[in-house]
Amino acid sequence: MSDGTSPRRETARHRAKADRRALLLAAAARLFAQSGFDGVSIEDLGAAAGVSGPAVYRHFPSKQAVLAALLVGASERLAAGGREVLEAAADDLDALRSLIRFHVEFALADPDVIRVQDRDLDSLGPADSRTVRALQRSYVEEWVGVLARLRPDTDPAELRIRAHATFGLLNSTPHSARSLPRRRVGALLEEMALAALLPSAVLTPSSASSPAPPASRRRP
Amino acid sequence: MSDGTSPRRETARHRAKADRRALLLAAAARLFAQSGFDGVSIEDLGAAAGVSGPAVYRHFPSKQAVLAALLVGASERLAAGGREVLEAAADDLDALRSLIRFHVEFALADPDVIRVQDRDLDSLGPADSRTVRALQRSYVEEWVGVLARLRPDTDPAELRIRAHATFGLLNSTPHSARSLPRRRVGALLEEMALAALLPSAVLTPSSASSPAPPASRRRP
DNA sequence: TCGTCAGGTTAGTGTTCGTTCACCGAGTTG
DNA sequence: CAACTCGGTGAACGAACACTAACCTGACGA
Repeated sequence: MSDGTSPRRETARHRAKADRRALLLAAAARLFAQSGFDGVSIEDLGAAAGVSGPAVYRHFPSKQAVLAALLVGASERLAAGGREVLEAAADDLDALRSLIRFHVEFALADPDVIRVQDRDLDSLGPADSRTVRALQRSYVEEWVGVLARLRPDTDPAELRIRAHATFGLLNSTPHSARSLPRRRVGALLEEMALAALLPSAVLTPSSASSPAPPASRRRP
Repeated sequence: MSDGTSPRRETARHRAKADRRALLLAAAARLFAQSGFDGVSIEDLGAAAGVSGPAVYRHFPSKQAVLAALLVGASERLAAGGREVLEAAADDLDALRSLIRFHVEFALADPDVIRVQDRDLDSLGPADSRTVRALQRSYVEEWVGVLARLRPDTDPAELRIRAHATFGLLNSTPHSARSLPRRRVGALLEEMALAALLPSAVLTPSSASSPAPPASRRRP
């Protein structure tokens, strides 16, 4: 079957439409983060993208659909990124470090989306809400899986709470002041997250890039 | 001058009014946490407290004022609690542990207020917003002060970010599932917060209740 | 006991806002 | 080049909702 989202021939109209759509989504991220979903009118949203009011309905069927596109997109990027990171990791400790680094990078690059995600998720319709929650769950389960192999004696329910708490820690980027350079904030958050997730005992024996012990390798 | 908030004589009417007001605030915490400030109508709010609609205006001058009472109250309890904890602490490490324990207790007891606080703070008017932010700032500065004495070589700006990140960690309670008993979740969060805030070196030398070294004591 | 008043009710009132309608002009297509 | 598609516009509609008005009633104070 043909893909309705990508036209057969590239024309100026299509490019313009795609650009406007992207502009709308970017404006939505900024405005929703600043004032909340209910605090932004369709008029505001259109104006921020250089058009006025009802033109938004040429790109999205409803205001909710704008939010849905934003949040489903973000959750998909997170879940996909998590999967890729896991496939590229050498061992479980490396996988955890990479997950943390990836998440920090995301949170620092897109603090607006982070904020919208945990403030306005309940403004989605039931179907979109289910989609986003499913993607989020699969992302969390990747973290929990890695943690479970690194700490096989720990109750998975506890690991799930640890993962959620770590997301809270890393997602503090929208709140924390811009008083330090991005790079340092990133390093700081990575260190805190690792310390919060693993007892220092797991770190110290082979903190360098020496090969990890077999018990810590991913199962085949 | 007389205090307008407390009547000279205790009568049934006064008790009834105070009860209704408390009921309204409790309902507001629950409803605002569930649906957001803009997602709750005055009608909903009144109904949840057993009255209908405009009766709310006999207790609060506006819908915003309900939110303000909720958030100012919470910030005051947090700031005051932090101050008390600091005064009772034996040394700086004990102070930090107590701050963490206090905050965890608050976050577990009132997850609704936590959620409202960081979702709907921007729905306050400018004056109330300033009040809440000032109280929050004083609370954060207590944390930063303790941390600065425990880690005198660390940039205060970094410590401030560490504190905010820790609040994000501890305030994850509204998101984390109720799959574990309160007590265990609390212990878990305390351990994570401490690990995230201090290098393990500071903990290991005197982790028991032995008297702290002079360098770690509060300055006179 | 009786006038007053606080706290409740129902019925507006004005506004904001999401969404739809009818129309227009330019880019695309056959 | 003619027909048409499509993204844009301003005007209008209808619902939701914060807040006000007018009125009622029972507890309180003298």
